[in-house]
Amino acid sequence: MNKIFAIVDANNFYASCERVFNPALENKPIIILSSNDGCVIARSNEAKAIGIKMGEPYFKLQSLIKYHNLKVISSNFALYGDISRRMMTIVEDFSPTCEIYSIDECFLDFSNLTDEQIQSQCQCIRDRVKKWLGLPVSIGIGATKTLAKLAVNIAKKRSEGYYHIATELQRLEALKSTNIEDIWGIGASYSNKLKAISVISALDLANCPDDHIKKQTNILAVKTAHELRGISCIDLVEVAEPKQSITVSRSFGNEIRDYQILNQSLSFFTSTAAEKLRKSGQMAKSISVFIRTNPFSKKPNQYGNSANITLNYPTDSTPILLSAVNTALQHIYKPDFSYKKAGILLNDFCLKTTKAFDLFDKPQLREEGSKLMTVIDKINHTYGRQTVFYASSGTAQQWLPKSSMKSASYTSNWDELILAR
DNA sequence: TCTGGGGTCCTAGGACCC
DNA sequence: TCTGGGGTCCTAGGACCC
Repeated sequence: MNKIFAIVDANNFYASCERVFNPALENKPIIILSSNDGCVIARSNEAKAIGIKMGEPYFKLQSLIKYHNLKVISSNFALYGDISRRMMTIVEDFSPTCEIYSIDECFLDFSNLTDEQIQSQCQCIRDRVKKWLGLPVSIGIGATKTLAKLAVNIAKKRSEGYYHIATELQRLEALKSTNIEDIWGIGASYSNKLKAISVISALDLANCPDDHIKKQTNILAVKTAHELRGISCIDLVEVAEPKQSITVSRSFGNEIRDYQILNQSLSFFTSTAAEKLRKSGQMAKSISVFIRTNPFSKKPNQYGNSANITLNYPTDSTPILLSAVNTALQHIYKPDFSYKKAGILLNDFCLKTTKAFDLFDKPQLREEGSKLMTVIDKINHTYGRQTVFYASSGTAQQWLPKSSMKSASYTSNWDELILAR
């Protein structure tokens, strides 16, 4: 039996999440801004039609916003994450295997279904997600993941909301109508390099000899070409591999010169990262800290630096990581600059169950520390994030990113439940 | 004035060893 | 005058995704 992949993809996901709780936004052009209200990360169809590009800086859009009466919203990731989990729970019921690929996309295995069954599954998924969650989704189906991704782009332009590349003719039509830069896995750089050797469409890429593709790009683009030909190279990943790194970083609302405030922001990032690390059941042996001034500033003398600390033994303990971060910051901080962004990166992971400690390890202390972390995580999980926090994170949070147009935490905070009058 | 955050993978080149 | 070659490992940088 040949494989059949489906991808379920929410339409304009963040914009649609906002509309679920604010129906007045239906049919209106809306854009969602990144952290710090920096640039556009999601657009409704109406905003796309106006010509607003993905990643466009917000400050450059002021006149367009006024002219078209665009609704601007700061991103609310707690809300989107929650809606995402609900969407995946619904979709998972429709396939024995399911790979959550991103916040708004999920691959399913449709391998043993007939055409009729595929059609009815697609209608059912779309209806149920719309009815239970208020979210519009599109579905693409094909013999490979890459073809399914091509199909979902076609689906979004059709009223049925799904499309199956089922026949050879449909495959060739889909490839012909897809530009090289719109293929999953081919970004701006590779598409430019491929255009230079007259590979313009997905069909051109599928017809291009592997060694030509490899010469312009790398082995991954060769795999993509195989997938376009209908040869499946990328399998469903049912169980996600454990993470290899965890980053927490932010651009600050205002530039920061003060060491204490910078350190407070980094303490906050470290606590957040450590919590994620414990949740994944892993420990880190290495932590990096980076700080930098505003890279867009015209002023001379910009500065950015990072420092990496290798710990004596792997840990998931917040205080141990905080102490390393403090040391690292002292190495790279220079008082003559104002900093725009900072972050930390945990690396070099091993599973918590692995016992590889050094000679000077004190298992009893480690055990007590671990209990403390468990209690803190439990309190924060039950009573809300930051109910208990480290003093080094401070209370003023003068570094917080801008987020002036954020919607409420409709699904995760009792005080912000939506009111029905 | 104002430009995101969080991941993964591949590759070239340097360090090191024999 | 004239100074090897090949393997492995690591890392930084670049590419991709959403």
